Amino acid sequence: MRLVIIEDIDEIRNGYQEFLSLQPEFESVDAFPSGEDFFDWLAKQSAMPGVVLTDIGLPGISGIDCIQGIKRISESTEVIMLTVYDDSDRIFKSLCAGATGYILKATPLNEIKTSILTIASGHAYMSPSIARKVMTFFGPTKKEETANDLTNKELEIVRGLVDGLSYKLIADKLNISINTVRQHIRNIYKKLQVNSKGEVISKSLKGEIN
Amino acid sequence: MRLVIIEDIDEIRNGYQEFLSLQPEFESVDAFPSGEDFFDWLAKQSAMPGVVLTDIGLPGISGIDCIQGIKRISESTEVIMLTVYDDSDRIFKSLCAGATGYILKATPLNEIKTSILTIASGHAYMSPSIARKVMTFFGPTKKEETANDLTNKELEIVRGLVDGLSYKLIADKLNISINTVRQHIRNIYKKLQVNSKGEVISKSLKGEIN
DNA sequence: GACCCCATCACATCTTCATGCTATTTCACA
DNA sequence: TGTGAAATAGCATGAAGATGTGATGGGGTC
Repeated sequence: MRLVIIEDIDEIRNGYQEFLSLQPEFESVDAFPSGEDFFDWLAKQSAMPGVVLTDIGLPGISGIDCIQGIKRISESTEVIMLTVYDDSDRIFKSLCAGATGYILKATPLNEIKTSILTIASGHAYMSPSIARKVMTFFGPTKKEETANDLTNKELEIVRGLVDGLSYKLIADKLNISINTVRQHIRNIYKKLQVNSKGEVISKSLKGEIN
Repeated sequence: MRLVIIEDIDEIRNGYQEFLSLQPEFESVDAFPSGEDFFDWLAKQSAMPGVVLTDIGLPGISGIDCIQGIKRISESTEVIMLTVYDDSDRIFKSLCAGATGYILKATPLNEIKTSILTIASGHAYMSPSIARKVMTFFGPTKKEETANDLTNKELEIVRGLVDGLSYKLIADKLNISINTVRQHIRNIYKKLQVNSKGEVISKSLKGEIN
């Protein structure tokens, strides 16, 4: 597995390269002080690296620009963002651009190694504080916002419909009569102002329910 | 570290509990067949478990409901979703509710152990296929990837279905016979491996068409 | 020209759904 | 203790959908 590091601060870059190139898991470890240097080098290569570890706050081409450039060339190359910041904005932009990992520079070297291997195997990996931010980004979404006034049973029925189940199957699943399912669906239709299964599924998947 | 498993299928639950309770890393491993049983038990406990592993498709209180209940009581308890499905909808809802991990039931036991330990240390952990879905959720939405082989006419029909139109209305809209609409829909069902309008709408809105 | 895919249409049959009406039980709350 | 909302259930009827079988014509390709 071939690894690339892009980091403008000499000490950090050299530290990483020294440590990581000693690891037997990595075939090669190339390091660059800027996105420009990296892409110049890349143009002369025949194969893409497996994982790119890049600083987010690079001078010139930013780390986020790097992700996009890399992803445009090779979808399968994984990108890990390295940063001293843990602000939501950069995290979100990085994820949007296609980064699969996000770790703080304060992270110990052997954990960084672990993160690289994890991500190379297709998993997502984030520093604890980052993971929390990402999760709370979608986070406990205040539901009062869109609040429909569907009851719990009605919501269960909606779930069944979204899963493509027939009245009969929903009835079996919830252990109630098919007539009761009908009754609930009638109420759902009235509350949502629709009159077909399809519309309920649409509304549900568009997030217009709850 | 105290662990809880919530899973309705006896064999799976027992398998997990047997394996995990043999691991020295876990102080205790309690297992329950339903969210109700878990919360009953929890009410009598003095401390929250560190990690809860829960099935997403539980009868009664769903796995997603469990997350919300748990998080309301204790923010620091991590929740891992266990599932046979890898559809975007459930993943997204789980993440919204506060789950930090998401693994498929097909995952080997020792990887499940790894995931628990990873998550206990505050990291996010997801099965490869899940991680990919989450990332591409924000991600650079390339459409060529998922390429179904629906024809243009078939796609027009799908759009009609998603809009909640009946066969008749679709026929009118596209200026073709209702029998033709039927024929197209038959072909769509075969290509998508489904057999109801609802499933087509689901797939379409989940981005699994095109 | 033979072949295949797409689009078009028909008809028959069985299942599922939508909707109108009615009714009982349970449970919270006033 | 009565009121109301929610969940339960039944029956009936017409509309919509799912599925099998079959057919015609236009565009490509080998």
